[in-house]
Amino acid sequence: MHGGSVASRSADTRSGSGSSPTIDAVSLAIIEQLQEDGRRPYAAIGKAVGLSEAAVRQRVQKLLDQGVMQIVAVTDPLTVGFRRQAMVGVRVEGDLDPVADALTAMAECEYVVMTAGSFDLMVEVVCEDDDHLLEVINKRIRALPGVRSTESFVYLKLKKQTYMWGTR
Amino acid sequence: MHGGSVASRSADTRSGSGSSPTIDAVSLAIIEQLQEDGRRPYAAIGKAVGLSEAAVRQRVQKLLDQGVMQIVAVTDPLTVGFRRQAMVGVRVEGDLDPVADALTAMAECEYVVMTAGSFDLMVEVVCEDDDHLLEVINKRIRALPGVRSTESFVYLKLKKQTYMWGTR
DNA sequence: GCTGAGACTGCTGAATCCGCAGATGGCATG
DNA sequence: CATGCCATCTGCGGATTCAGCAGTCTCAGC
Repeated sequence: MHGGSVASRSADTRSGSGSSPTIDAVSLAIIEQLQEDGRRPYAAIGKAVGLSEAAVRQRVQKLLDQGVMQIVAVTDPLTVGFRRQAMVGVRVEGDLDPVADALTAMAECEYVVMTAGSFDLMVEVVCEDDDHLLEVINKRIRALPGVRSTESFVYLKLKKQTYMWGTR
Repeated sequence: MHGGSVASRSADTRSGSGSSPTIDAVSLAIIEQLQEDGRRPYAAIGKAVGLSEAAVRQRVQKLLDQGVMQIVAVTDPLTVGFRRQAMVGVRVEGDLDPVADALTAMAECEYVVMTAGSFDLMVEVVCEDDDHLLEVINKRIRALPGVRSTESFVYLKLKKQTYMWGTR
């Protein structure tokens, strides 16, 4: 018989979150495997999700190309040393997009998200030291047109950092 | 000649961020490589940082064992579908640690950090849907002893997510 | 019913991973 | 100052894994 095509086609009835790529259940299972270990061999993943090694490789490549996932090393910058980190809440007047795009363009901003609540944007900033952090927040972020106010939360200690939403 | 021992020993004068593992410049360079591509072959990394393939492998293994870094697939849960996500700021009275530990123990909390500012803790929560999110915030987090108040920021759109502090 | 696109399998050669000596330098001890 | 121990690096060979390429099958559209 043919194999996995049954699962790959029949299962994508759900997952309709609204936006683009449409991930089916098998790809989700592959992502879960790679959330546990980003270097897990394709053959092992294939065995776990019921697919051939080549099929897993094709799917992973596609997920990477589409930007649905990325396989990377993550660290706690504070542990790695000599760096200041902060979460910055930003209040904006008018359109959010230009401000969000400007923040996205800054190398020091590792994480930019639009939110509902008393902040319009939340930004995680990674800096070399206090001077650098001050400059980014005070001179660069607060200077952006449309930014009404900001509030900073300097990181003291990272307690948890996982990517395991798949496995639970 | 012997090789990398010069760099590996002589360089760890800095990086004294305070805590334990002490990462030298070569390991930092390895991490940078893996931040760009978590599946990059050891030989390629070795060529980039000036080490043999076996040495890179040993160092990577050690960094993983020590918990300094992890190699994983990361996604935008909102893109992957059917999930609600929020940043929650938490105000605590008394000792932070027990509260932080309790949050860390929750599967829905992917990211827990102690901060200075008007919140004592910032927590990123990933949930299945609105009901789930409500339950986690209202019934579980706010019910923890020591939690004085919380403020939630529901994610509308993730604009940027990188792990490239090394490369800039 | 035919055709094109998409996805999976199986295969083969090349590249990569993995474990294991052996060697070298730093460091503490005598 | 000599010696032994520990940590790290190198080099190598075998097993595993990766990467590309037909060929097959299903589904959707005409």
